[in-house]
Amino acid sequence: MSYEPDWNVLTATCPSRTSLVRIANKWTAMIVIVLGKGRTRFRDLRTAVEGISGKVLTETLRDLERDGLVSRHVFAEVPPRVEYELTDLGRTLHGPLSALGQWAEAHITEVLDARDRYDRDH
Amino acid sequence: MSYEPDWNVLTATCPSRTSLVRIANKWTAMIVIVLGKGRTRFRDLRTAVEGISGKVLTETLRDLERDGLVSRHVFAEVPPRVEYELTDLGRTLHGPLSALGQWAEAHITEVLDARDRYDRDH
DNA sequence: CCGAATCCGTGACGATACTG
DNA sequence: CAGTATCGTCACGGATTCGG
Repeated sequence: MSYEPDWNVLTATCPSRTSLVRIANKWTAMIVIVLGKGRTRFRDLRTAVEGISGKVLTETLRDLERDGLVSRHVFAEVPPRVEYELTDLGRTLHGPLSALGQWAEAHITEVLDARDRYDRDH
Repeated sequence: MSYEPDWNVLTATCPSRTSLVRIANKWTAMIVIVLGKGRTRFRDLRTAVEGISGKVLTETLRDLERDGLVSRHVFAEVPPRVEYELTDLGRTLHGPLSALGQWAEAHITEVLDARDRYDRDH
């Protein structure tokens, strides 16, 4: 009996809900997708995830680090250099999250069509 | 040449980004997970997704309907009855999103341990 | 010059009251 | 029961400043 079936993200007070809230998030998804390619420094991460602000990137990385999904490597250099990479646990999340990104890219034409239809009929 | 490789969720202005923003969302994930079990009326959806407010449930369902992921069925009854179900397109998203929920439930103990370690060391 | 902290506005979200 | 409307709150997110 190694599996614990009592966790349920649909239950408001279940701890697993707090984990879902963190991973079911646009910035988390994009950051994990980029980190899936390998260890990346802060600046490059910020460039790769277009449109994210420095503050939000820092905060999201902190939360991911706290949840054990990302590790942080600081180098005592000038200018400073900080690199991030997925942990073993984080790597198990890369598949599900990149699947989301691929879904969005694969089905965007259908989604755009649906939006046109909805906006025309309402 | 049926695949369009130009879409990229990491690009700020790419339309696929707008779709990712909608699906990489906690409420979307939970609603789609519940709807994966079959057509559900508003009241039951609100009960199943613990903690969601009526306002947010309505708004999220509207957005999902607009994107062609959910269909809405209104019955002319008193009291009113409205049922929601996944479209064919929405069903293709059920796998990826329920995978997220299952990840959260399967790895929550590791996440909780990581949080304890982080909070102790920082 | 890079990474992170600070300040502050906006938007998401919940609660409540009300209508069909 | 299924929304809509209004309002208050608060976290998210962007611009700016600071530190090294």
